[in-house]
Amino acid sequence: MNLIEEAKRQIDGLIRGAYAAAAETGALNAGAEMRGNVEIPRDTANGDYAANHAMTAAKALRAAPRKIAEALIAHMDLGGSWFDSVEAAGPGFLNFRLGAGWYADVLRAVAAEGADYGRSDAMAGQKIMVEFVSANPTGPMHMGNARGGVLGDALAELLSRAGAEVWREFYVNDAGNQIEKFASSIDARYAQLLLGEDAVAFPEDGYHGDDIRELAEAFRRENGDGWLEKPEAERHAAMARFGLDRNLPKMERDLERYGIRYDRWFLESGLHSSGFVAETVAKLGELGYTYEKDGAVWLATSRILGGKLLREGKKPEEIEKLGLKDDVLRRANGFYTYFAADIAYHRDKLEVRGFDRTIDVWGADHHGHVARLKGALDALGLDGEHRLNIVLMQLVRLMRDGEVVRMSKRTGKAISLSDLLDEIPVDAARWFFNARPDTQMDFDLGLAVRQDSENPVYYVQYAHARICTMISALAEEGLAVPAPEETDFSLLDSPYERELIKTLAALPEEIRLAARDYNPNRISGYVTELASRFHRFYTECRIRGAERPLALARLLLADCTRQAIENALSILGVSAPERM
RNA sequence: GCGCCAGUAGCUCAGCAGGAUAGAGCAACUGCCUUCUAAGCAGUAGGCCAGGGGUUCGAGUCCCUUCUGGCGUGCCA
Repeated sequence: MNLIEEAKRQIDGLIRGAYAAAAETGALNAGAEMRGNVEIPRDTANGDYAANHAMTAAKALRAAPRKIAEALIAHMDLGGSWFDSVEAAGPGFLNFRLGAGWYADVLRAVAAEGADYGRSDAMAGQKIMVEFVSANPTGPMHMGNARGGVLGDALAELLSRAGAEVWREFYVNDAGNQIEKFASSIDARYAQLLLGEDAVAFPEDGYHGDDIRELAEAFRRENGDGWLEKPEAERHAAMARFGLDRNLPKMERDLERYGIRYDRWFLESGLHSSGFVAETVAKLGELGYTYEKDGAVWLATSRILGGKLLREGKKPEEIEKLGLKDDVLRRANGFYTYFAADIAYHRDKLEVRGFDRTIDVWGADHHGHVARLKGALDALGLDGEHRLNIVLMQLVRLMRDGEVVRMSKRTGKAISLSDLLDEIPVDAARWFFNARPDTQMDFDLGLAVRQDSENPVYYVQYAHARICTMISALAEEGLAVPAPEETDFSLLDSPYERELIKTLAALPEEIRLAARDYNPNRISGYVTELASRFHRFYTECRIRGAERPLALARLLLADCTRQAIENALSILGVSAPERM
């Protein structure tokens, strides 16, 4: 249950009721609409909730905000509400103070919902795909993939807790140009093994990583020395197959180790072999959005996007300045581009499989692709503008001892995701990469390795462990966590207890907002705050030695906190240890 | 050139659809363990929210502009 949202709604109702009463007695002019925001003030001196209705209504009522606030209060009946008092303050805020009943209801809700506390139906009925990582299967995953994995997984979990039906997918680029590059790279290393390093030139744009050498060696070990005799096409097909069969399970294992599992690994090659890419390009043609030039098939991207901008009110000369370009869908050599396959893939998501939305987590270096993919989907009548949501994450810059480590796959010097997990705990990595996607980040490996008590993740985990050991220690002394109906919640009336309970109440709302904003980072901030409130409560409000009814009420509060920390951490994929 | 993202304490970052005196962690300094885990708590110090205009009762938050940084602008993916 979202007790913050409901409290706000209640306040809104109280104010509207008060206005109706005030208008009736003539204390305020009639006919205005009472609307405003209800917020939680930073400083509780300004109440537990503050409403600005009197200020926003000032103009319509032709009265001073402060006067309106006072008239509203004079006509307000708090009976039956969660609130004990209301007062006018500052420029005309209405400040409400919660009564004991609300605090009790929060703890009852947490206790009743347990591991489900925080879930809501805010996004019920929505079928959403989250596609993330989707790294090229031609080599090890890098830091950008590490970040994308964390963000995508946390985002998916968040949407699920907000009530959406969520599907996690990894799009495997097992077709196209880079697979050919992959094969010819293995081929060149294979030939070098047989003929010597110097006898065979390595392709300029090939993959230079050591993993390619290893694949070539393994291929030779398993398939023998005779492959140079075979036709190149056959050789390359076998080598690509071999490489993918080795790389994909490894990626799956690495991600699994990271706590990430997918509902499906979707193969790009299937879109080609089924003819869906060709059919999609043909459909765009029927709709009049393609043309042929220089032997290639082009999508009229500039016309699609330009038309849209024009409808949005942009001036032709401004659009002209953007220098919009068309895109090739099918190359002169007959192969479809990655872009064509991507359009087909997203058509499959939205049209064939019927997802209401797809959220793609991409590296920021792909941002140039966003508008044209949305445009292509618009052209197909799939409303890409709203149904395709792209979360762009700025790339991670890997540092070591203050120096930038290049991540290029081609140099082969990149630190892979599995290397990273060898060096730092999964919990720390997941916490760290959960930062806002739109900020660039420097990941200093030396610092990360050293992360101990400096890392906030330990601060939060410690709070959880502290509660767990405390509960078991007290249980041995005959103080077990009580049932809510046996608990006198009104005893929890210190500021420490009440602040903690208010923070507990915020979890469903935090999840709703984090899901709305696609910002899992919000949850890290929340759970840090929760841990902080708990540590303070722990210090100030002892359980052992308190009167038994108070001790029991505090114990229940501690247990509810444990549950909320666990629920929040599980969204992030961070463990909640019972001891540290 | 054009486009996208960012610029908040020494460092890493929060700042919730514009709200009251801009926050947290780390680093620095000062206190607090005979009592449920000190991986903790309390306190001190640290800021022209990059600069300049604007919108309004009110701007770190919205608009315009300048500066700085990252990225993009392929018949690559």
